[in-house]
This record gives sequence, C-alpha cells and structure tokens, in this order.
Amino acid sequence: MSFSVGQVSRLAGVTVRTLHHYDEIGLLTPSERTRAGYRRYTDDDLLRLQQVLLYRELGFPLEEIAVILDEPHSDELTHLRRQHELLRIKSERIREMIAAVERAMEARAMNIRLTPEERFEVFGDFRPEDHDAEVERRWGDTRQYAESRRRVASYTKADWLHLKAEAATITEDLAAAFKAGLPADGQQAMDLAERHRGHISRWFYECSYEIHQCLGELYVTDPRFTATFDAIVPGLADYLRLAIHANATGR
Amino acid sequence: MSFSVGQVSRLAGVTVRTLHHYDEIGLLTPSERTRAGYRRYTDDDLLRLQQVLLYRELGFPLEEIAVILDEPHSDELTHLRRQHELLRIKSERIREMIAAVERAMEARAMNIRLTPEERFEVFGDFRPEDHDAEVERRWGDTRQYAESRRRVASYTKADWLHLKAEAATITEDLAAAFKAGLPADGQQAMDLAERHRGHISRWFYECSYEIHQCLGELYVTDPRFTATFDAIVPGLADYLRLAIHANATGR
DNA sequence: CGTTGACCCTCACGCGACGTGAGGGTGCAC
DNA sequence: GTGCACCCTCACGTCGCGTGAGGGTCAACG
Repeated sequence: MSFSVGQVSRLAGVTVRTLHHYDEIGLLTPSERTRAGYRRYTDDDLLRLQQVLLYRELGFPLEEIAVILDEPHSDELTHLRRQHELLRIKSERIREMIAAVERAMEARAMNIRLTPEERFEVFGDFRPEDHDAEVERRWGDTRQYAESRRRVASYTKADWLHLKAEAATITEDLAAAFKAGLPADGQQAMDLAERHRGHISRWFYECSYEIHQCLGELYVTDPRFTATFDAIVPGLADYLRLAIHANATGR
Repeated sequence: MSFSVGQVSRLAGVTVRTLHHYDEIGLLTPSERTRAGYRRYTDDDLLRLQQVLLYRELGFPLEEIAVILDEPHSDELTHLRRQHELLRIKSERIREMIAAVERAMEARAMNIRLTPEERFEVFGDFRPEDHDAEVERRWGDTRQYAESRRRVASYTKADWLHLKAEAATITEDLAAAFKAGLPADGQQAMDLAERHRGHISRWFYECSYEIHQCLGELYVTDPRFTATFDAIVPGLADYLRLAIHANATGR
C-alpha cells in the first residue's frame, strides 16, 4: 500500500510543492515511482516524513534534518526521545512567554512601566538557571501572584476601564486627603486604605491585612510604584503606606 | 533615555541586521537619529519591538504585523490579549505533539504500527472539536494510559532492550505452550498470563486483574495487536486472552 | 594630538524553504 | 472520446533575513 503526493499532502498537512522540494534536495525521496513517473510513498516514507516534520517544527534546517536522519546509529527511538525532550523545552519557553505577557498586562493595570530587561527577558534565548530565581526575587512567586495573573489575563476591555476608573477615584480621594493635611492614621485615611484593600481583593487577589501591609512597603521600596503615586502628589506613596499600616493595626 | 542598535539587539536577542531590516520595511522605525545618523530607540520603540517579536514568534508575516500594530483602534492591551490567546493555543498544540510522540514511542514498545492518520493527526493543522473524543475512543484517555505515557517517555535505550527481551521471552513461552496444546485455563498458561501481567505493571502501568482482562479483549479486537501475536503463531492472541481470563477469574 | 578599536552607516548580493504559475502527460468516468 | 482531477518538470518570485564591502563616528589611550 502506497500513497500519491496528493494523498500524502492531505494526510500530513503539507503542500505538494513541499513534497517535491523534499524530493529535490534528497531529504525525502519516495521509495517507488509508477511507470508514468508518479511518486509513490510507502509506510516507511511516511515514517520518515513524520520525523522530518517534527524536526522542522522544532526549527531545524532541512539540510541538518537530512544529516541527523541519515546518521548510521540512529533509529526511530533515538529521534523520538530527542524530539520529546526538545518539545518539552519548547513548551517550557511558551509557558514563560505566556507568563511574560501576563506580567505585561498586570504592569499596565498597575500603571507601571516595565524595564527594557523585563520586557525582553523571554526573548533572551537561554539562561535557564538563575532565571526563575530572578523572577521570584522581583515579582515574588507567591500564590497571590499566580492568582492575580490568572484573573488579570481574563479581563475584558470594559473590565479594565472599570478597574482603572475605580483605582483613579481611590487615588484622587487619597491625594485630596493628603493635601488637606488629614493624618495618615486618622479615620478618613484608614477608610481610604480599606477601600484600597477592597479594590485589590476584587480585582487582583485575596488581600489580607498582612499582605496589604507588604504591598504598602512595596509602594515605597519599588521606585516604579513610588513614581506612579508621587507623580500625583509627592509623598503620596508613603502616605498610603502609613494609612495602610494604621488601618491594619488599628482595628 | 534611548538605545543604540547594538544595545537593543543584545537586549532583545535579535541581530542588528534584523533591526535594520525592520527599519527598511517600515515595521519599526526608531523615533530618533543622532546627527551622525545613528539610530536611537526610545522606550516606546522597545514596546513596539516587543509586540513585533511576539507576533513574529506566533508566525505572523512581518507585513501583517505592521498592519495590525498600526490599526487605529488598537492599543497595547488589545495586542497582549490576542497574543495571550494565541500563545495558549500554541502551547496546546505543542502539548498535543508531545502526546503524539509519546504515543509513537509506546506504539514501538507494543510492536504495533501506527496508521498514517494516527501518525499525522497532530500536523493536520486544526479540527479541535472531535479530536479529543477521537483520541479517547482509540486510545482510552484513562489514568492508566497517562501513567504509561509518562513512564514510557523516560526509558533509556537500555531499558527498551530489557523490556523488549522480557516481552519476547514471555511471548515465546506462550507460543510454546500454545503449540504444545496446553489448555488456556491450565496452570502453566495461567502462570504465563500472570507473568504477562507483571510485565505490564513493571513497564507500563499498574495492571489489576480487571484491567488485564480488558487488555486481553483488546488483543483480539484491535487488529494491530492481533496481528503482532498471530504473526508468531496464528491464534496466539485469542489463546492469551483466554489465559488472562482464566488467570483473573481462577484465583 | 593622533590613532586604535568598537561601534555605526548604507548598499547589495545570497540563501533557505518553499509559492506560484506555465506547459504538458495520465487515467478513470461518463 | 472527452472531460476532469491529478501528476510531472522547469523556472522564476518571495520573505526574512545573513553576510560581506566600503566607509564614517567617537571615546580612550598612549
């Protein structure tokens, strides 16, 4: 039982031209031809085609594929094992890219700018060792963070507008309180901190008082957060931190 | 703060030539140039480059990337959401390919040939609906099957030789018993069935008596299994099925 | 102050992996 | 016997860069 170019092309999801090309360059020469010169692909040819397509998917140049498939001491199993490993690595890379996109979305939600390094770390090809550690150091690889990413990724544009509007009014009210000279441990500032906590819980992750305090610290230690608040009124980041602290300990 | 071509190329993991090319075709034109004509990339340029690289990774042609990035009503969020979805799909595809490779390895372990359709289903581009159902129908999407794939994928070449040798002696002994006319429900045949069950448990998955009986049925219903056994001695598949049944019910 | 070395520039040709016809044979079905 | 679907072999085109050639720029070091 053998197959024509058209049948193989439909089966394998490649064009006839591609099969012709692979024949031309000697990568996959059909074992038989009919008297009329029609190519006929056997089962073994299909097996080889499968290997070719897998390696191609993995980004190998065709010439190199020809070499590794013709290595004398290699059999199907060798290739399947190698392909399995390489696919695993590729899958890992894609998952990292997904995480990077989610981080970018969250950064937008927070109104902070990513540094160029953050923006491109996923394209920097490979330094698999310290990478995870670095991400954890900067972002905190916590349960909260994972939950946040999941939720953020599913928001629609309308959700975003809603979220941003809510964040804006809280920040405005906070700025007004600050400018009015209300104490950060006063009732009004504490109420604003509580509204802020609710906002985080609703949109990002379950935010306990302890976590809220950590977040407050982050606002004055991470310059990107500090900048977003202090752009409204200088000193606002620290005012919010104090209000959060008062709200967490004072009830 | 802006960056030279060299700095951007190191940051983003692309060559300088690539940046030149993107400039030539108008995909990414740096916002500034120095008096000497040196390209200077701003933060916004880097943001655009990130989008370009993500869409490129997703297989979009550069011209199309230029179009969708210049759509009037699109902003970063639109793109991030689209990229997120497409990456999810791609990740899914890779996971399917990994599963397909694992199936191919297992098929080799079982000494059965995959049909051409099975070999290429993962390349057939897209028919996401019935696909999972089909895989389940043919392979059974059970816990046992998942375990088997996981274990099989991690075997070394030495493991395989060992496994195959063990399978071969069992099959040989079974063929000998069959040819000697020993009854399938006799003690010797039942012992062979028990050895077979142990073999499956050791190498593939925890094989209870019930599951072993299902496997026995499969050997006579799936023509590919039937063929492997009956190639040794015609009728061997059914003999094994009967021995398994006797071994399962008779103790 | 000159020069060295690391960058940067603009052409411009080359290449890998096919796409896309042109021009023509094959084969079964009605 | 004549469509119609399929197959063949050239052969040129395209996309996304790679790879020099030939030459300017600029901070640093002697």
